[in-house]
Amino acid sequence: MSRPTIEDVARISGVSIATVSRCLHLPDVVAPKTRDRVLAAVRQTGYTLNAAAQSLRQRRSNTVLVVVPDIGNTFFAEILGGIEYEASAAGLTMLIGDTGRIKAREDAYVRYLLNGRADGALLLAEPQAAWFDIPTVNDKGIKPIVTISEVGPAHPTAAVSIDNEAAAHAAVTHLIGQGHRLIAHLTGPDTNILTRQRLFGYRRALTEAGLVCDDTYELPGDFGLASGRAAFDRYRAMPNKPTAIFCANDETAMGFISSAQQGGVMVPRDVSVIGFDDIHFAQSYIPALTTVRQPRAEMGAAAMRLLLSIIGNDAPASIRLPFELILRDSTRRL
Amino acid sequence: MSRPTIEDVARISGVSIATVSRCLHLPDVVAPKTRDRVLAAVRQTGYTLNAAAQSLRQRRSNTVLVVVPDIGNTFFAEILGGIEYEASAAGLTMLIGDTGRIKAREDAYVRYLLNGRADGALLLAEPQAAWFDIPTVNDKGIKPIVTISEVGPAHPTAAVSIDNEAAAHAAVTHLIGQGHRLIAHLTGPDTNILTRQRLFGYRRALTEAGLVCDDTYELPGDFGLASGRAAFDRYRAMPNKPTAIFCANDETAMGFISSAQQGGVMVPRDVSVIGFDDIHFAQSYIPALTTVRQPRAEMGAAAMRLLLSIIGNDAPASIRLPFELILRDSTRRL
DNA sequence: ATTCAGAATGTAAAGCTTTTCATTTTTCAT
DNA sequence: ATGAAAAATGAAAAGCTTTACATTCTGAAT
Repeated sequence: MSRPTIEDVARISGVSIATVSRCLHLPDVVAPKTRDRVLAAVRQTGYTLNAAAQSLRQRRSNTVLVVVPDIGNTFFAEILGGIEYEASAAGLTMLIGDTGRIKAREDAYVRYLLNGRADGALLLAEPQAAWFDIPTVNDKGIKPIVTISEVGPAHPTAAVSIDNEAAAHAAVTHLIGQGHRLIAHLTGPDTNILTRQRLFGYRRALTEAGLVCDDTYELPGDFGLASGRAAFDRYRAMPNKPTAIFCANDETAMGFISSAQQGGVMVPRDVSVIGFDDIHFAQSYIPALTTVRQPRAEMGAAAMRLLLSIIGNDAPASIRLPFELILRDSTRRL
Repeated sequence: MSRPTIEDVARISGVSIATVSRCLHLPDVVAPKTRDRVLAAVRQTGYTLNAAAQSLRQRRSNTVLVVVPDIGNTFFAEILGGIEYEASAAGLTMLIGDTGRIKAREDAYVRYLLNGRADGALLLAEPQAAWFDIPTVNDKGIKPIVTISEVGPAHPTAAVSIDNEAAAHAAVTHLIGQGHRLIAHLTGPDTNILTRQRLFGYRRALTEAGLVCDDTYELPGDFGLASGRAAFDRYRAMPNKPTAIFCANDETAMGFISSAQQGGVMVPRDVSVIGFDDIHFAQSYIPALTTVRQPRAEMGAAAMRLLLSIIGNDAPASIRLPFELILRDSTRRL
């Protein structure tokens, strides 16, 4: 016994399939008596819409695809919350695709979009070429894409972000204001646009304060815990130890602090550490982490609204939201 | 100019649409010369399959829906990794739906499944009634569901889990072996099946060791950071302070430790803390967290394989995987 | 040259819904 | 009671693909 179709419902309630469809979507235009009969038949049969048929006919899927590079990174969770809020308000289902930063998987989601399974996409990472290679996406503008957070110059997309350089600048300037003169920077992966933006902000802050930029103070990282620990080993080997370190994100900051404490180096007593993102755990870490907060929920919501407006034929735009320096216990005045 | 269809490709390459379809799905049965011509036309037009039409015709979507109660909880990430691994091996796309533990959203995903947008679902939380209310899902067995981790007696589903009671028992028994006699338990939310299972394991361990179960030692929590902090306030007010506390998950454990350190109570010096789950941060926390590891990636992979086998008409089954006690720095011998 | 098997391709139906346009029914004023 | 207007319903097409079955083609064997 296979799924009931709209025709089964029509037959049972003695109306045409058009009327059944109307009962489901425009209940007001059908006579109350008929409507009750139809809805009863719907319940009786357990009928549900065939989404494939609907979406074939309507040429849209009422689904928005959100592509995340690494779902394990808690940074994304709050953004997703903001997206979901706006999406469900607009009657869209949000579906999350995790690429694990693997190209093949990202391609799979590009195809997903191209195949019409989603009406648009929100990218939580710098879009790979794949998103632009394929004619349909950009040329014909059929499938709008909005990028969140990692916005580079490479490809023009609608986007929502903070000013990462200014944020890094603010963080480092804060350290300088606290009396720090030797300030290291634990960077992100060098392929990432955010890495460059934050690095430039760091350098600019130093320069503007009349301090020298010493690239041995720029420790390589990759946003992961382990790279924070590795950075501590480098720190320990430095002859002229920095008194503060600005980390490109909270996770590496925690990795650094964790290794430091285990190595008997206390934060912030011996070295001040400032992170970036203000992830969920930042405030419960020991010490609670000083960091730069991105308004993540709002970023997600804004991006979703932007996507909806583009679907509604507005011109793509870029939105920049404010960041905030959150002072906690991992930094101290020198 | 709208999307090219299979017909456009057929016209341009001078073959029938059937041949185009075959080129895409059964390239071997079509003559090489024809095939090249068709594929060239595909490239030229930028043709991509219309997923809605395909799925309407084939009566499946090649998509698996994974429903997560709270994507911000890092606990789920590794499970998702395991699922994705097996799903993509089987040619399925994994899509994640986040319910935020909100009934309306969960219902939306039930509908998603019923509407045929996914071929099956993996639930990372105890399934709500909604998954069973609707006839199609269970009666006709059309849409298989596998539950991961939170497996209760309420509804019979295929499931993958660890033996939570035994794991809690092992954790508490370890503490007892370390010389602890006053052991508290920070529970999960009382509606959650895991809460009960872990609580029972805790009690059984105490009882078997000849210790008394004192329910003032059972502190209410909800798996969230904040409830761990709140639990510390209760702890502090206790006249007869426990020397160890078994937390229902790592996040509450961290909340507890965080508040404790801030209140001058050192872990494990003053109180030993053991968590549950071994989330990503557990090993980088300070102190590194002693905890119970669930083989999360393997759980996800096993669940996905199970789902596939059910789709392939095997009988539903339940799988139980082994847990592991991970000893780190948040507990000490008394 | 003829026949036949097998390969290659084509035809047409089926899958289910939405929506336009046409038709029927109802309502209401005269 | 009549007619016009409004409301309710129905018929049928369109949306795009897969696939069973039919047809045509190719090449080899006789």
